[in-house]
Amino acid sequence: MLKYALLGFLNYEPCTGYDLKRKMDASTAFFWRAEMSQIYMTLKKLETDGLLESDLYQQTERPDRRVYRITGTGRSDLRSWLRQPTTEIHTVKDTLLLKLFFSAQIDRETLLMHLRLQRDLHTQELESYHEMISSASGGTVTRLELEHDQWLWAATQRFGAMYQETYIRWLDETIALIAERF
Amino acid sequence: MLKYALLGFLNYEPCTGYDLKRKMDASTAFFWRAEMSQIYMTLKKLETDGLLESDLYQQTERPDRRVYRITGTGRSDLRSWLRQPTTEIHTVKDTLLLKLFFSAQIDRETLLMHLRLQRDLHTQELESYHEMISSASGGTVTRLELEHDQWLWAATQRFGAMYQETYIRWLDETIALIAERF
DNA sequence: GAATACATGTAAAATGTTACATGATTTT
DNA sequence: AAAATCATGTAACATTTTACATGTATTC
Repeated sequence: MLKYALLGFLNYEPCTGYDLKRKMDASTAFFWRAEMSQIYMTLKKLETDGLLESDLYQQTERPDRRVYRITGTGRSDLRSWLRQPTTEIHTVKDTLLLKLFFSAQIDRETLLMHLRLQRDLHTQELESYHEMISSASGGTVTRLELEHDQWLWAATQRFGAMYQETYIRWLDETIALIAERF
Repeated sequence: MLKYALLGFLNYEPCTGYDLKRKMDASTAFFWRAEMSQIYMTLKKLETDGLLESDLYQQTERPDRRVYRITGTGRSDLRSWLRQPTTEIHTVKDTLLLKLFFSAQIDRETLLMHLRLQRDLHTQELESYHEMISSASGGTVTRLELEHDQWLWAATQRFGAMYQETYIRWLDETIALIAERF
């Protein structure tokens, strides 16, 4: 699926692996992230499969850059994926919830500490979303300033914020209940 | 991490791989699920590592059952994991959001169709949570009727419901906005 | 007659993470 | 002096999914 994230970005403009990592971290990170190494491997595979092509640009002061661009085949693969409806619900894998589920034997104070830590982490995350939203009008997101693109991008941001708010609300309720009645 | 889900259940009572799959589907499925094949492989590995032991019970009319039970080492491994705070936020990987992010070139009607399908799926999911909550007092969840266990179990259920409600709310808002202004 | 429940597994492929390796330039 | 930015990759490992393989008994 990382495949389509990469094709999606390359559909706007040619990029290096490094560029793609930065773009993902600055935009899709809430709902799709990947490590550098995985990005480089996937790009190579997509080139082998004929969905991408690349050129190597030599640099003297920095390491050489390999710039990938999408091919016609890549474009039509992306477009057919975009047209296909998503028939499954995304699968959540949440360590905190798993831990909480089995935490009956853990003492109340430790449990509360764990939940408060998560509250901090989610609050930080929410703040970073707000920062991204306000800095979005800046220059980082190079060619996403086209109408529809920006519009949909904002919709995914809204989801991220709503999700974090819900998580924090649930943590607050759960912390309060445990503090009172556990 | 599936490791701890399995140890967590086996900490209550010995089970077969098949039992564990059913238990997970009926309780942790919102935040942790696994395929049968993965469960069998992981159980085998945990036995090799000395965290579990098993006995084979022969049956005539059904396939033989391999019943796993947790060892002392397994118990202390589980407990030390439970005591450790969760220092990361769980990573979301959501295909719908990824697709939406790149859907500027897709026509409005197709987009709306995709979002409405997801709305149906999430509504179904939410309903299945409500059913689980009401059937929880029944006999399926064998020994989870202990006070604290049940309490924490309910907390994770509440999260599941809140999450689905938020998702549906976001879908409704996004559908409305696209229908009006896209 | 078909589907579901019971019951276990192997093999291959796909996906993802962590660690390692290199090395100049710029910022703190 | 240390850390971050730019820039690319390999190798090992861990995790997860999908497909295959088998076979009875019960329920719809």
